[in-house]
Amino acid sequence: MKQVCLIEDHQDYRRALKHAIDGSGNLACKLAFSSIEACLEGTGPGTGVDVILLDLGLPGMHGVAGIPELRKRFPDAKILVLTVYDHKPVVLEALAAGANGYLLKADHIDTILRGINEMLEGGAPLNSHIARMILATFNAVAPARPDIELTERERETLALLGKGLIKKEIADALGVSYHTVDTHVRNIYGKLQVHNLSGAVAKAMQLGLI
Amino acid sequence: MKQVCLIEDHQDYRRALKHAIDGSGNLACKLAFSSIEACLEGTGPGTGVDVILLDLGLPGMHGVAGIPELRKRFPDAKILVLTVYDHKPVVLEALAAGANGYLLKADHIDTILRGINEMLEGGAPLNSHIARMILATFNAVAPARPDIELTERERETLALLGKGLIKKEIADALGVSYHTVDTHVRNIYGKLQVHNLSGAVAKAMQLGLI
DNA sequence: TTTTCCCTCACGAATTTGCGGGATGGAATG
DNA sequence: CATTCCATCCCGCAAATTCGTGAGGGAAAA
Repeated sequence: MKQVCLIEDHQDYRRALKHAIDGSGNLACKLAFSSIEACLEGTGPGTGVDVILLDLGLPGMHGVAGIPELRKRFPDAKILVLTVYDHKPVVLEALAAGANGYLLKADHIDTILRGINEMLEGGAPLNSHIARMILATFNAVAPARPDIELTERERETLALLGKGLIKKEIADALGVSYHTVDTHVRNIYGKLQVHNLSGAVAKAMQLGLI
Repeated sequence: MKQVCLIEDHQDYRRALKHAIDGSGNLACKLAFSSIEACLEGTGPGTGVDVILLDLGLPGMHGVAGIPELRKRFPDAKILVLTVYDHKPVVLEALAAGANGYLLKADHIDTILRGINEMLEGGAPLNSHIARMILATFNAVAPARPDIELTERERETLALLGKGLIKKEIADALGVSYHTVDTHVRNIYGKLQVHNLSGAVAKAMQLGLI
């Protein structure tokens, strides 16, 4: 029986969720709070919690800010954000803060229960609109590449520079002379419009070249 | 009635899918092929297709390579990848190529039907393990941040290094002496565990410090 | 077949970096 | 008040870099 902790300020929705969870068979909801603060006060580090269902628009500490706190208190728990917010900044912040899943209150209760179980199996349940948003953000980075074409050797050189190797070490790694690496680096400078190693590495990383 | 096009080389699975789709109420599967080539030959630009279910491990053209072709033929169709591959490179390639969703054959048939409908509503159905993989890639920055605390000056220095400035220029930009910048850089090296500028810039960018 | 890339290698010089030593003053913290 | 941290500054030398200016060979394209 996996323990679910509920943090949700709407009493009705909280009760409905608790009821659904307790009636699901393999899940139990012994803990339910209406704010992050109440949760942190009402539990100790030893409290057994496998899953946290977290609303974001809470009185007091905002849900996103609470994710790190909850992580500290329950290092092994999976955190599923369950909210009405589907705006990009909030979603990305929550996921960056360490949420394991993101569903919307508009999702059916069965979807939520399925999401909890997916999380327990190592998955990351995402509402499909949220997923679309993430994919859009994901792909928005790559295509903005102003067709800078590096050769194979140049890419290899750049990658090793990014690992902190100096030219001599790169020469050894690639099995060529120092001078060759130097030439590659110069060509990279030309293509990337920079004049030193750190600038090249920075620009290459910004462009997703390495 | 939305039209679904099936591209899947396993006959049994293809038949089962077709049967499920046709029996779902709002979906119909009039087109079913066992390869990309067969699909492109068997349809014209005018063929009405709302959703394409695409396997990846196909005879002939690989599914990932076929995504752009299918996009060209059916610009308005949603493409749902449905495969056994759950390896990162394949998944990311497929999504970058323009897939609208990614489910696994291990997913229940109901999940697939639900996924199709979610896509038609503008969502991006992702198997939760796939979603986890994407999230991990997405913020591969955040988790590996073992509380590296840079001072304000160190961050400024790092940021200017990332713009390609050399130490002397940074000194001028910050209005301090070359030696001061040099000291900051040394302290950065210590904190980031690197020994040269390019390594520092690379690590700082990986950690999301700049 | 000429041209064009790419990879390879080389020398030399001026400049920059990396790092070993320092030092001072201010602010915060116990 | 002592300590710690931060920001600032300095010297010197070995090492690494930047950059001008070459060159040869192979592969692919024109």
